[in-house]
Amino acid sequence: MIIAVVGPTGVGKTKLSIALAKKYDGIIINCDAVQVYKELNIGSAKIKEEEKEGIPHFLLDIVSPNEQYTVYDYQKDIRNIINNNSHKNIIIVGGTGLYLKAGLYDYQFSKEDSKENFENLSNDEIYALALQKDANCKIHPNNRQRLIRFLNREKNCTNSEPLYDVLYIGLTTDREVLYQKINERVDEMIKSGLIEEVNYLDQKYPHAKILENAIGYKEIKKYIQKQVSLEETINDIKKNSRHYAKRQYTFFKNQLPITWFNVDYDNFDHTIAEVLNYLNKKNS
RNA sequence: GGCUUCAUAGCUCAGUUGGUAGAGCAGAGGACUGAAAAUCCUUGUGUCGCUGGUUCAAUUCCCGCUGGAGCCA
Repeated sequence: MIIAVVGPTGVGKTKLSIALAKKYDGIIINCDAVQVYKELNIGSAKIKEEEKEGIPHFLLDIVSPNEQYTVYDYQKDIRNIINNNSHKNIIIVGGTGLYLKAGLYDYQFSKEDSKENFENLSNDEIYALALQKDANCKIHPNNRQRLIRFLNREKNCTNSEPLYDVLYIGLTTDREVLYQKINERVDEMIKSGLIEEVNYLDQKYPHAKILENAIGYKEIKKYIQKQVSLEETINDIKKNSRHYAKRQYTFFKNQLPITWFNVDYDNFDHTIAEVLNYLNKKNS
């Protein structure tokens, strides 16, 4: 059995994943694009060793912050793990929708891609090239990053059939409650030493891209360079986390066949029981 | 107490030489095949502080009131 626990940041996925792994004697595979990096602990809300309760975790802490890890790598890695553990119950947990879909659906990445970055071309010129390549290209002219990717891609695959039989469990709550949870969690991270973590990593890996992309890290890097006040920094982290949560909802709602469960924060056991009840019915 | 100034979208503020108004941010929705915690798109009706006056017409001009800021006593 493969279960995927998804949902926006800060909703409680980690907690549920442990409960399910214990119940089904399963293994856990991380599906979070930042938690694959070693040493990014506080800001990525990574599970602590003592919270794992002895359950094997995969794809967590697997690359150094100054390495580049992409969907392409993730797809290979997760398929290997799934195939090597086919007799076990697998719980995939994380908020990176694309990683999930690329791993579990028949997304195809070719190896011989070029890496032209079209530095000297304007957005419009790049867009024109994309239209030359495929008149039906639907990427927006302003979306430079994705246009460049499109031009470097050998072939364009549009089909996306599932490769595995997966039960998708989505955790959700009222938007207002979620945003409050996110805000509180950011405050907690700061108290737990996020600034120190970023400071340390920034010195150790001054050119690490992940530190410029990951929420919580990029804002504090700016703060360390004294471009902004601490208050503004914290508000930015909260705001970016909220925006991220919203994008996650959009992806999950529209890209994956998810069964959603409302989280009961006063009694999380209720939530666990509801999910288990659903899984039992599905498996009987 | 006197004078000046401000009051417009959830927030910060434009603006209307008088014909009932628009940006940024926030919020909401969406796209997604090698940066995905990334990248990009769509979306703005609100007693224009309250009361009265002038006017065909007032958020805009004038009197007063309320609240904020500043200056002088």
